[in-house]
Amino acid sequence: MKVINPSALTIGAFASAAGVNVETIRFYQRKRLLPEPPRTYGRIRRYTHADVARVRFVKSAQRLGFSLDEISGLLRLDDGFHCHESRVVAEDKLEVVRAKISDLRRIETALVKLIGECRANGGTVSCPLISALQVEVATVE
Amino acid sequence: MKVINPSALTIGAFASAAGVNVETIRFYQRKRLLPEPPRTYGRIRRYTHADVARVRFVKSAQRLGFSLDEISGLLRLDDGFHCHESRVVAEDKLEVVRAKISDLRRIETALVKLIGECRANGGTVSCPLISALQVEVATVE
DNA sequence: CTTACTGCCGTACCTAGCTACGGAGTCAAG
DNA sequence: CTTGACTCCGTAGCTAGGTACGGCAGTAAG
Repeated sequence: MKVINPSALTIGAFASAAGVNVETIRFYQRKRLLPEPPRTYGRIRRYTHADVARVRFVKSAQRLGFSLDEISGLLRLDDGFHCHESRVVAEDKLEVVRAKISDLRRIETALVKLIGECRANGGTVSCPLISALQVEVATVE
Repeated sequence: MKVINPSALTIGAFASAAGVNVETIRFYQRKRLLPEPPRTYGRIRRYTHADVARVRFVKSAQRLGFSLDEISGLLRLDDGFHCHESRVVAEDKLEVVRAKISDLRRIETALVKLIGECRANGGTVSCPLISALQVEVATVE
C-alpha cells in the first residue's frame, strides 16, 4: 500500500540523482519549475526519473544563459500547452537560440585561431575574441 | 592640453554607448574587467571606443552563460598574454563553447520540430525539449 | 562669476538563485 | 519500541551582479 509510483525516489535520492541540493528542489517547487509530487501517507514526497530529467534540463539551460523565468517558459512548451501560444513562444525562443549559437560559433572560431597561432610561434599572441562579437557595433559610426 | 586621447568619452557617454549603467562601468573597473582609464587633470576618466567594444563583449558573453570570472579569463586571452598558459585556457574554453553549441543545437532542433507540428495540426502538441538534452543521463541505469 | 550639468567616491541597497538552520514528524533496522 | 537517518516546513542568510544615494568637485555656457 506504500507504492505510489514504481521507481519512486525520496527527495534526498532525487536531489543527488539530479546533481543538486535538496533545498534546490524545494526552491524549484516554490518557483513552479517542478510540480508538487504525490506523497506517501506520511506526507513524504516521491519523485520519478522524469523529474530528474526535468531538473537536469533546468541546469543545462542555465549554463546556456537562460534565466529561471525563461526556462519555465521552455518547460511549458515541453509540457504541451495549447498550440497557438506555444508556437509564438517557440518561434521567439528559436531566434534567441540561433543568435546564441552564432555568437558562440564566432567565439569558437577565434579560439581555434588563437590555439593554432600559439602552436605555430611560441611568442606572445593575442586573440581577437572581442572583435569576434563586434558585428552589431557596425551600426555606430 | 585637455586632449588625452582622440575620440575620448566621459563615463556617461561611454556607458550609454555601451548600453549599460554608469555604475556598471565603475563596478567592472573594481572587478578588473575594465582597466582604469587615463584621466584629465581634473581627475575625470576618459574612455575610447575599444572600451565600448570590451563592455559589449562582456554583456554578450553573459547572455551566453559565462560568469564575470570566466569572462575575465576570456578577456585576458584577448589582451594577449604569454602563449603557453593562454593556450591551455583557450583549449579549455573551446571545449565549453563547443558543448554549449551542441546543447543549443539540440534545443533548436526540438523547437523547429514543435513549430512544424503546430503548423500541421492545430491541436495540442508537446515539444520534447527536455529529452533533447538527455544524452548524458544514459550513464544512470 | 554663476548656474546647471556631470563626474567622483564610498557606502548602502536590491534581485536572482540558491543554501543553511532548527525543531518536529516519519520510518526502517535492530 | 527505540535509535538514527531522513523528511517536513518556515524563515533567515549568502553570493553574484549590479543599482542607487548623497555630498563634494570639475566644467561648459551664458
